Amino acid sequence: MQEQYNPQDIESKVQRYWEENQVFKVTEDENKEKYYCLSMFPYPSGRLHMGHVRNYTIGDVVSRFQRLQGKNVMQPMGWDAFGLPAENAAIKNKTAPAKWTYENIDYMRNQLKQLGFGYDWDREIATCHPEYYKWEQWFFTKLYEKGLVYKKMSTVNWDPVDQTVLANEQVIDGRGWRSGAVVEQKEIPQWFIKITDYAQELLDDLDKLEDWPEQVKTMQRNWIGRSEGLDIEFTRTDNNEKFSVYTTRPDTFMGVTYLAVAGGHPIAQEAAKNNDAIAMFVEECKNTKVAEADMATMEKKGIATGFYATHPLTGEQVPIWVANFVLMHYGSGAVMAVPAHDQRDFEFATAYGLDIKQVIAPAEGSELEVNLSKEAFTEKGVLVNSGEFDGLDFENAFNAVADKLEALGVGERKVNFRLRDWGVSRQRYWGSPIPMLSDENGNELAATEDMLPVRLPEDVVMNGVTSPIKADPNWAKTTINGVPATHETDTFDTFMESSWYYARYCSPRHDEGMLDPAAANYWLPVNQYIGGIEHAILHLLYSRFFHKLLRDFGLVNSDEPFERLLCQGMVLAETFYRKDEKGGDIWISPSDVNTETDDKGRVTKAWHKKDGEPVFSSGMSKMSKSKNNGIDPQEVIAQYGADTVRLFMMFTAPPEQTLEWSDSGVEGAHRFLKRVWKYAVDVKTVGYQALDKSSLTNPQKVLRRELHKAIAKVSDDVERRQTFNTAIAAIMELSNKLLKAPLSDTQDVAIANEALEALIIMLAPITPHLSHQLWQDLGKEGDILDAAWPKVDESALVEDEKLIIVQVNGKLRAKLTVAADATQEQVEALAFAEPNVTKFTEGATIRKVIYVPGKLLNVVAN
RNA sequence: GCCCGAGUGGUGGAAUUGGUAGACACAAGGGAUUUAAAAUCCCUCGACUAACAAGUCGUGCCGGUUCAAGUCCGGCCUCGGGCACCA
Repeated sequence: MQEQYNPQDIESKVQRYWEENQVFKVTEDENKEKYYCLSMFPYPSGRLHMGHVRNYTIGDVVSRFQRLQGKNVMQPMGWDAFGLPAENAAIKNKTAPAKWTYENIDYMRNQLKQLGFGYDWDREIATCHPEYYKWEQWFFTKLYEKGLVYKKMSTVNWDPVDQTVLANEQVIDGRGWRSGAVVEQKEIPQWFIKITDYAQELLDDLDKLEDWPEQVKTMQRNWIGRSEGLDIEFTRTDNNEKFSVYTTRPDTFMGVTYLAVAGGHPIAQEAAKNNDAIAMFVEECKNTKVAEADMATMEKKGIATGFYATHPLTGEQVPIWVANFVLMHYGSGAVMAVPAHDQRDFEFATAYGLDIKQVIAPAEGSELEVNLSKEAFTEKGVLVNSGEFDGLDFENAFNAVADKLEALGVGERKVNFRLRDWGVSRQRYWGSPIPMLSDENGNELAATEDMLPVRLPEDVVMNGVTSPIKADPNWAKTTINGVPATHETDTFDTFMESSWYYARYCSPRHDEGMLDPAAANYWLPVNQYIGGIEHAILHLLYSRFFHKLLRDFGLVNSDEPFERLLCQGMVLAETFYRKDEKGGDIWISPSDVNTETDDKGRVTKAWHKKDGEPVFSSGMSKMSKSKNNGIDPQEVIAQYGADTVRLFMMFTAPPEQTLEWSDSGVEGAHRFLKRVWKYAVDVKTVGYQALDKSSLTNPQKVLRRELHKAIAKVSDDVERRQTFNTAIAAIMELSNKLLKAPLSDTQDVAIANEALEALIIMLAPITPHLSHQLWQDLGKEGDILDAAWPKVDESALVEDEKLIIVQVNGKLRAKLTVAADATQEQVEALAFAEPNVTKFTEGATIRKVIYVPGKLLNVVAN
């Protein structure tokens, strides 16, 4: 056994052992409880970043912990390989996206191995392999056959100079990132999957996900956005044409003073024909980004169409306006406006001098006030100025208005969802081709099974604007059932691949179907899924949707894909900058900066290592290329070893919170591992002694109690709470005590042996290389991967004394150590004997004494 | 703008069910060891008063509930994530 902790030697040796013995390879085993632990697979962007390291360390800790509980653990890894960055890199580096992607995968796979993650590499998948996307294409054609796929016009960001569709990310301040041209909205035909058919189930089943963060479930609930309301039909006064609006506030219906339609609505289009001002406005409505945030924050503008509609109940004529905030593809593209009771309608009405009519008043006894000269009254209340509905509350008014309109045949109760169908068409190259075709008559057809996979050519040249499969006139040409046809040249949204990869891992090489149901049903659902909170809505919702689709095709038999979810926080690092001549920021890597601190540890001076000139701190922000503050995992591993990096990541913050990178924190983690190594050397030197529980001295009993309390805490923290930081803190606390404990008699040595073994196993999920090596050096049997997690000895936990906190009026006044079985009377007597208690109760009347057994006594006196 | 989070010493964080605020670590200061340095070990470490004991204040801000609030309720402020074509 080496005297010194030497991670470089140990880690490469242990990793070689794992690889040669295939220790992480798993198969279905009905005799063992299965555990499927999955971390979100990475986009192969080039090198691992610290966010990956954090994500995968958490996954590996959970996996190794579960294996130590005796379970059959599967932990796979793969690559979310399609995406926009590959195209950008290909243009920049004059290479093909495929080549760039495969090189990145090779590099990053090696990095993952150096971090010691226990993956079953035989299950590795990359979503850009035809063997993978073939099944996605197959499934899409099945969905099409089942009527769950349809084509419709939909809006995209259009760059009029580059003649191409832009991703939201490629639109900067309303302009195309390459051309600088003002981006327009353009309607093009695109494929959609009917996720809205599953809206109710996706909502209801959230209640089954007991081990998902409440936060994520709330976000999904709000995203699905179920609402109960009313479809109401209005009739135009000039031509009796009918159109409908949807509202969730029928109680305010008598307060409608105008209607608003989207620029794309037929009424707006018609009005634009004979009016240049309206035509210009409708045109202007197209000059916004497609993102909802931009829609919500832009200036609300409108123009009167000159048309009117009849209010079905009052018979009044209300004006119809075109407004830029009404969206054509939400609902019917038209809304009713009640400016007195909706803030957006209020602001619009105020700006354009439209009527504001109050129809809701605060309920009796309410402290709310109505001030319609300042703002809308949006609370629910009691109806006024509403004729026959006056005096009704929200619920009764809702029903009365709905009943009346339904009786008149101009209204219908309707459940609406905010969730929209999933548009899966992308006008980009590096993605799975959509397996749809059109024949010479323009009829749409799904690819037949023998045509699958519809292969994406990989040996291409990117010219930067048009997708190579769109640019090549021959690629799309084919025949289907003996008839000439052309392939769809759009590709799938990359969320398609990531929506079912978790299931493919169960039978990654299965070539007779999308999934091998036996394997899928053995492993699924995933027991623990780990990934970034940024995926809380889209990826997780699409995956849940796909799982239900797979279930309805008989491929899996569960309702939900992920039993337990952990969303880890981001990794931040310090940022430093300088100003260039134009006043722009030049970001300087923290590794190029030296700092000087005052005696409180605050940075007083920072300068560039190379030129010694000052740089400025801009605080902590997410590690990113743009801020140049990424720390390369590779360099840290080279200096301290993977175990130190893993320990630091898990110790510095609880997993859900942001983690701030700190070089000295890494050193601290490393120091701790050196102390553990030293303790192991010490214990090995004194040898082995058997434990005799009956002959322990008091300090020995106390130390053993500390050990078993630590085992209980670490077990609970890792398994139930998943607060790995506090688990490590408990391990450190224990180590500090062990290092200070004597090794002078046989029972000292016996306890040290017991404690060291527990310590090594408890550390094994976090620092697996170190634990593996120590396990061997101490001559323990077998592989530590399959050792048994330490058990709590309940008898060691028994305390004969308790610490009682004594308060007077809630303020701490004394601490008492009493016998564990002391009665309240005895504790009170001891408390009142304390001078510090009598000092604060003297001359006052004792009103009450609150006693929490074994913990706290509070005397209420005044 | 809308939805969801977070805010505690010089710093990262702990306090699990409303019951000792600051565990564990980092930084800093002091000391031991050393020819010296590194490494290691020991001590101090929320603010103020006191300098033995102890007291007052203190968990973003304002207010409330309670014997007791970092924790629960109401109202704000600031920062972060998402908003459907970044992944």
